[in-house]
Amino acid sequence: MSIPEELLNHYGLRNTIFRKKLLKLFQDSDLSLTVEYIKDKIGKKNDKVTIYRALNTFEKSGLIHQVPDRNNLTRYALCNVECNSSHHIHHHAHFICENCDNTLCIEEIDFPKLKTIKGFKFKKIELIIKGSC
Amino acid sequence: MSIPEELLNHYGLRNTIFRKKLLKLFQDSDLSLTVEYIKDKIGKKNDKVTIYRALNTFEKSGLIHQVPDRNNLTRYALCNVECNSSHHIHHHAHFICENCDNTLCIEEIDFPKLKTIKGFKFKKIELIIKGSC
DNA sequence: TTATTAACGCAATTACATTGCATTAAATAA
DNA sequence: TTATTTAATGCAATGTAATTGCGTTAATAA
Repeated sequence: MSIPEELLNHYGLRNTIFRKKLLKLFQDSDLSLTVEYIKDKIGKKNDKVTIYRALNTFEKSGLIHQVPDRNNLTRYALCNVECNSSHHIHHHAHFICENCDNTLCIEEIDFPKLKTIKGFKFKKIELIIKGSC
Repeated sequence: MSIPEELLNHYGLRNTIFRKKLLKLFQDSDLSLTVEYIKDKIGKKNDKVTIYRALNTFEKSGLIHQVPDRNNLTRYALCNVECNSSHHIHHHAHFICENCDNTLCIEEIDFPKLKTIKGFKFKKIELIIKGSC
């Protein structure tokens, strides 16, 4: 895992103070983050609009990806593989805990090999597991 | 597939004109429905609040289930198996088409058998496939 | 038919997210 | 380093999905 500054450079993104803080937040947490959580941690100095825009930028670049949430909220987590704007695919399952309300990425799950179905072109598979931790 | 009136009785729900119309809408469509679509089809006589409340009631009872959507909207589809308020599990994949913006349930997919992971209790698996039809 | 209970309709409100625009900060060129 | 260009930020306003409260209306039970 690189330091925020290097990561931003690598992805061709501007090195603003806010973006470095935001990236560090993700690195410091194993879990996926909500805008609400980020707002709390970042403090009042930065507007929620800035958070939304940064998250969208990060996602498009391939730095973070959306993860499903128990309550249909939008959550984000760091991409662990090398993603970019054109290649942004994740082969891990997302586990949603119904007790602690968290979502986490589970790497150690074998993905199913899908048989082709005529008339459909499969591009991406998502596996969501609900349960308790 | 039963007629709306019988279905509502079977699930212990009141037989209102609106609910019968709503249920028929689902039966007449292979696809999953959005609130927007329902509003259009039902007409102006019924309020959107009524639609939301009916959908929630239907879902809790086990008549319909939520399906994922391309734009994080809420979509609903009829349950094809016998569901109820305590048993509400679906073993089919959801296919999201990135061209036509529809979501449909695909029955002919083998579900992966997940190995247990220590510390986690798996209750429900969802398989979401994105692509084009 | 009447009493009871749940569903409906309307208005208002909440929650999440986005847009426009002026200001500020970061990267690049001179 | 300073000037110029370009992108990010902050604020206010707006958009959209969904929910709540409450009086009225309709469905079921007595």
